[in-house]
Amino acid sequence: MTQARAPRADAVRNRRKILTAAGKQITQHGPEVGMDEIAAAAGVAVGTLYRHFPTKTDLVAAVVAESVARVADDAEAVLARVTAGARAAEELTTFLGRVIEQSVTDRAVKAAAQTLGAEPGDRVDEDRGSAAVAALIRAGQADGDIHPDVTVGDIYLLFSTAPTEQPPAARARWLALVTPGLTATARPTDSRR
Amino acid sequence: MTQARAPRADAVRNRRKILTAAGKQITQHGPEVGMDEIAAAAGVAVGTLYRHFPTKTDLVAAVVAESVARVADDAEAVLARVTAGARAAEELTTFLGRVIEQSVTDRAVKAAAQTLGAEPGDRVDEDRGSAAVAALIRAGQADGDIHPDVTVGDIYLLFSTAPTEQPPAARARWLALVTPGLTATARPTDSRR
DNA sequence: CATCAAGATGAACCGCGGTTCAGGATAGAT
DNA sequence: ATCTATCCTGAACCGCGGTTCATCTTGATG
Repeated sequence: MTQARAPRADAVRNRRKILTAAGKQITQHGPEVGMDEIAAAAGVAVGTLYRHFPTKTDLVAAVVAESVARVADDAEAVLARVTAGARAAEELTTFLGRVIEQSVTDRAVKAAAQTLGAEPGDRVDEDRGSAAVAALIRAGQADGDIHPDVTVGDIYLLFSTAPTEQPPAARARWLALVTPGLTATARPTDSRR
Repeated sequence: MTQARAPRADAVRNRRKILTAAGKQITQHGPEVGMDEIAAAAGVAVGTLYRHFPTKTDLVAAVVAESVARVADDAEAVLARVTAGARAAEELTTFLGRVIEQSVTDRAVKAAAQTLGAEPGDRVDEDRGSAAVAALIRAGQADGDIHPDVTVGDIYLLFSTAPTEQPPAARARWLALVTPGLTATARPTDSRR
C-alpha cells in the first residue's frame, strides 16, 4: 500500500480555519461572497483555499453540507417529539416555518434548503434528515392529521420555494397558505375541536 | 414649451426592432442574455441599444412590462368568465397554474411574475391586472368558495414562489399543495396585514 | 542541522458582460 | 445641393470574481 504521507500540522489547522471562516461568511452574505473575502476572514491567502478545495463550488458544498446536517438534527428532534406524543401536523408546519426563518438569517441554511429541493425525485432515506421527515409524515398520516398524499419531496419542494426575501408578514402568510395542503382534508374523522 | 424635435424615422424603426428582438431573446434565455446578443438579434450595434435605453435594466423593464400587460389581459378574461357564471375558485387556480406554465416557457413572463411578487404591500388597483384579480377574489369570496383571507398579494406571492425550475410533476404537485389554502372554507388562518 | 517535499503566498491572468465614446453615416430641413 | 443635428457603429474600456502559478516558507524526516 502506498502509504500517503500524513498532512502537515499547519495544513490541517488552515483547513479548519478556512472551513469555519467560509461558514461564517456564507452564513452572513450567502454563497456569492468572493473567495478573497473568505480568504481574508480565514487569515489566509486565496491560493490556500484552492489548495484545500479545487473549486469554489466544492468549498461552498462543504459548508452547505454542514447546514444540511444541522437541519437533519432538527428533523430528528421533531420526530422524537412526535414519537413522544406531539401532534405531527403541527410539528411539521412549525418545523417548516423554523427552517424558513433560519434561511432568512442564515444564508447557508437557505442554500441547503435549496439543495434539498433541487434533488431529483424522492430519494428518501438517503440521509438522516429525509428518513426522519418521512417517519414524521407517516406518523401524522396514521393519526389522520397529515394529508395522505404528502411526501418528503413535498416538504423539500416547499423548502426551495419559500419566500425568503419577503418581509416577515409575507413569510407568515405564505406558511398559512401552504399549511392546509399538508394537513388532512376537511374530514371530521378525528376528534372535533 | 420647448418643442422637442420629432425623432428620426430610422430611430423609431430601430427602437421597435430592439424591443421585439429583446422580447424574443429575453423570452427564450431570460434577462441574463447579453446586450451583445440582443443587439445582434435586432441587427443593430450595442451602442444603439444604449441610445434608446440608458441601461440594460431599463430595456429589460420595458420588455417585462409587456409581459405584465399580457398577464393582465388574461386576468381580465378570467374575471369576465367568472362574471358570466364560472366558478371563481377554479378559475383562480387554473389562472395561477397557467401563469406558472407560461413562466416555464417564457422567461419574460417569469420575470414579470417575480416583479409583481416583489412589489411592496397590496398596491391593488394600481393596474388593470391587480384590479381584475381583486374583483375575481371578491366574487369568489361572496360565493364562499374562496377563503375570506385571500388577497391579491397572496396571488402575487405565489407567483413569485412558484417552482418554475422544477419538472412538470413537481409544478403540478405544488399547485395542488397550494390550492387548499386558497379555497379552504372553514379553516382558521392567522390573518394579518 | 540539513534537506526537501508539502504547503502558503499574492500578484497576475482571464473570461465575462455592461458601458462608453470618437468617429462615421444619414434623415430631413433650408 | 448643402448642412447639421440626430443617430449609428463597434472597438475599447472597465470592474468583477474565479482561478493559476512562479516563488518563497515551513514542518517534518534522518
